[in-house]
Amino acid sequence: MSIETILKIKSPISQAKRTVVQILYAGEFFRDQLNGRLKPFNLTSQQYNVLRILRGQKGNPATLSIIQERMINKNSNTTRLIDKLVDKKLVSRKVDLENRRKLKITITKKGLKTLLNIDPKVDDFESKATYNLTNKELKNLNKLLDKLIF
Amino acid sequence: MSIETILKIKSPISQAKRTVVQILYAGEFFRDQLNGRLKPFNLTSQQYNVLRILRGQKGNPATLSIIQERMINKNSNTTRLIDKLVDKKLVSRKVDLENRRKLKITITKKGLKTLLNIDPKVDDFESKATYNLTNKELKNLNKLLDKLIF
DNA sequence: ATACAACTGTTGTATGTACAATATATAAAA
DNA sequence: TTTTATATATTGTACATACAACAGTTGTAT
Repeated sequence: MSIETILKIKSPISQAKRTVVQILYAGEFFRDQLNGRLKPFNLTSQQYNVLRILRGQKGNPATLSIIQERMINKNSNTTRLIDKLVDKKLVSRKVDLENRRKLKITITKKGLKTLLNIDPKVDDFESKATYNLTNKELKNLNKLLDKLIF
Repeated sequence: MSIETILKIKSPISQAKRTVVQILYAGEFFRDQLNGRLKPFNLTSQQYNVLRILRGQKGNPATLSIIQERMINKNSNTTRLIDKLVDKKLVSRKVDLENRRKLKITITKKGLKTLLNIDPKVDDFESKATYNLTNKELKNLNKLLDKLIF
């Protein structure tokens, strides 16, 4: 099904405009899908993203700014996002005594356990989302997307 | 610059995961870029999207549900979104006397004029965003994105 | 040592998003 | 005709996003 059919676009559009619309649409769609799968765990896609980043630190604490630069959505209010995760005891936060401007943020055992439960749901989404494409096509798509994100 | 570099991803990931991350990232990036360009006009990308849909109606009034199904982001609260546009006098809204459940929503002259001012800014973004790709690559990318959006 | 600049994070506020509950109008069924 | 179902839009509420202003901490230059 083409984006024109989905959005009932009647007039022909340029390839560039089509790409922009498709990326915007696919981005929203993917985010909604992910949020739906994360809802039973009471997490948003941004919160999940942060947990993933912290797991990737393999024990090393991260600061707010490190988290921020690695987040898919840079516009989140990371302070308040971390607040939520701390409330849920998925993340711990303390001031860095070496440099009291910084925070030392780590994922807790409960956070890691939660991620283990979520992983298969996300994997499932990823494989469903890319089901129509062969691995070769995916590689090709990724190469083109690399070029798009300058 | 690869998505791994941008997001400082260290471990290798599958092509499927890479596609999902790239789409999510590109979607957020595009939306932010668009919002930035729309800000001087005091519009969000969703509001702009609605104005575009209404212009596409070529005079025919649209109902809320028509607008909703054509919007890139289906989750918007369309009632309140239209409220804003009506407040700004970019859109007019009246109940359909044939079927009083429905609304007749049209873009005003001021709305059309605003769009004409915005068009070049958006065109500029679209061409910058796709600058690194040839037209052939864009076509190819769009074909792959078609397959992705099932 | 003091002043100034840069870094890091927090808070305030307006707006947008998500989603369920509700209201009202029309259509269909009994 | 009355009841029930469906269509269409609105409202309420909790939460998230955007972004500017602020505050405290450390680094640098004089």
